[in-house]
Amino acid sequence: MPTIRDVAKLANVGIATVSRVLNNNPSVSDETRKAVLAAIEALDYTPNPIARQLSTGRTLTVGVILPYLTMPSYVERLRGVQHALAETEYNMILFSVGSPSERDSYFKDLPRNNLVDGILIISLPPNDNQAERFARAEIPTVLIDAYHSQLCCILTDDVKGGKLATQHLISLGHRKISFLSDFLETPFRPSARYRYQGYRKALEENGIPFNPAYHISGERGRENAKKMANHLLNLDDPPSAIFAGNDIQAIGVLDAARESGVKVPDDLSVVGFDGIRDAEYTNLTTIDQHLYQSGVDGVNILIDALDIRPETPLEKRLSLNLIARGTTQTFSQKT
Amino acid sequence: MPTIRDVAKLANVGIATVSRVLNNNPSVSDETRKAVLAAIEALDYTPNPIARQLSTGRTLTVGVILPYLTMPSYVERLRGVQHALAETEYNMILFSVGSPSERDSYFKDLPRNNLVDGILIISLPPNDNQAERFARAEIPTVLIDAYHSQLCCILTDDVKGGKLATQHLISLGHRKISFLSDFLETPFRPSARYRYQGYRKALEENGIPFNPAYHISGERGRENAKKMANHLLNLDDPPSAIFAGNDIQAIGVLDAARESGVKVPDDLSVVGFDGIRDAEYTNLTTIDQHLYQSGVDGVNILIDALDIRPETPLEKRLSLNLIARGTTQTFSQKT
DNA sequence: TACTTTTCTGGAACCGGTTCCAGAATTCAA
DNA sequence: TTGAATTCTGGAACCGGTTCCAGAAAAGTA
Repeated sequence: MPTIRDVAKLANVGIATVSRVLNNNPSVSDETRKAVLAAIEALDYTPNPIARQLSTGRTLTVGVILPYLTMPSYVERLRGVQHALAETEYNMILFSVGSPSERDSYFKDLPRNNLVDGILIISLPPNDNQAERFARAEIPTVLIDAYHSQLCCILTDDVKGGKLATQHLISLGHRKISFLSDFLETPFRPSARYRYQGYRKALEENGIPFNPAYHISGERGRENAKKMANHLLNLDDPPSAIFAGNDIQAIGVLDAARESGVKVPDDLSVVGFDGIRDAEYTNLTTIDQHLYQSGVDGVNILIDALDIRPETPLEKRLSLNLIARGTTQTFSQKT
Repeated sequence: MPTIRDVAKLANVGIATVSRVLNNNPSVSDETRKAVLAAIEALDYTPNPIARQLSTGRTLTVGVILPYLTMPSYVERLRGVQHALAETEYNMILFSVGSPSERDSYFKDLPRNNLVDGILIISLPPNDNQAERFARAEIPTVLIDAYHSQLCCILTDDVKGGKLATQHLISLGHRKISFLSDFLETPFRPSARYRYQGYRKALEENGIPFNPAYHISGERGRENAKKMANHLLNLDDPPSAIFAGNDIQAIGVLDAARESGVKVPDDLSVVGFDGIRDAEYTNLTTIDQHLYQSGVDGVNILIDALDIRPETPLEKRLSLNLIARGTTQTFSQKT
């Protein structure tokens, strides 16, 4: 592999001059520039980015920390990140997290070793110590779908979304409304908890008493959601509508309904949350939280912060839309 | 940020000794090691990976080139890559490609600039020139879901898969079998073409004449597949079964059937290809091509190649399984 | 005790770029 | 013709690690 010194020797110039040509520095005469370019061509030379990184202190790389790509919502956010980053000169290193300890180790190391110029964190809220570390580090950090007062973040108002979904069911005439979700306490971001709060608020505002039997939570995943839905459907007084904490779980509810012959939306209305593609495929009514856009926004804020550190953390809230599809219907009293 | 020289000064040793401690070199006495570790602790020192990369010549990074994450199959393969890579000391830089020119520019630059130690290419076949470049470069390269005689690859036998799917329909009694897919010629890997070949072979081996009216191809995507399926269903003599080039298209076929009141599988059997999660959700019969495993295998071959360059390119073929679900049924002659 | 061997250590060179700074060559003004 | 300003250029230092190599200290052997 030829180095800058080989080029300099061949072109009969100093290495500083070659470097100037590489960086389009105007203070090089046309003649020498041509000679250098010819030498570069002749040797098929490419500058070594690592050496450049060491001397400039910039890596032109952004680190993205996110959970394993097990949930479509992570993928959709990542897609937005990737797309926005492609317009910049930055590359992206992916750190995917399968466990809290893995997360903590990335949170600890990444802001210190100068591997990346900026950090994006998706759906993984740092604790106070960790946030402090990120804030103190000279590496800008942006949270997507996670909140900390000390850091820039792109946020979704899950409480509002939960309210929106529940309100939709109420306005269709439902009063026996279940909330089915992940565990409300998790090591990762407990969005289910906020959505649950929205659910409770909507009930309250409409004077509908909360029935504890209609609230169920458990392990994530479609299979488990199906089991939980079966439990709900087998109650003596089953709900007429189920609001699931996310789209995958809503799809699990649809599975349960299909298997036990409960007709959707005739006998049961179902609402999900997220707005992933699967929701579209399954014709599911859901809350669209603009996952893709959250990735794009995160990148844009990060890129700005790389130029000029904001003296106070920025916060951006994404809007939410109810998408009414085929799994919800006006409640009709039957037999 | 403290450097190795700060640590050396504080610990009253040479920088070489600090480096030895960092790299667990055994030829350091316990006493000095302790002193160095204390200094590292006191200064909260972390070695700069970029500097290390420059002097060792290893970046401990693998580059992954793949199409934009628009298709679930890419995500699933990436998931396998990510998982396998997590077990190693390598990080992953993602290069996603949205156009042939973007692909070509990555293909050109990545093997030359020493940004990564190894390269994984997913679903993007290089041409002869490009493959030559990769093969000549000292950076090992592995293709996943793409073939070139000069490079290691992880392959799926699409012809065989196409045959398998068609055979399944034939053995259920179908004889009017459509093949619906992407364009057979694309700038990316034309897997549809090979699957089509398998389809033709299966017909031929079973003495079923090929009906050109039953072969349709067009733009990728679910919406388009729906349109194509509508065309097929409106033929004077419509097919009793449709084999779609991939699962997303098969789901588009299901959409079309639902909308026009064609009952699946009673009136129409549908088979997809890929084995993505959506196929499971939609209860689709499909060919599972072990997407996740292809990523894992690619990483393993690459990691081995980083240690010892294989003198001749390795090839690994993944198996294929028919997963019979609810969208295929024995053909029953009606009215 | 003298000599060899082993263990441990530090200086210096190196990886391949960028950039500061001083100086040569040219142009311009008086 | 001389001095000042301007334009180019190259040497050397620097980024922060790793590693070669030589030498000091300790241990082992005769």
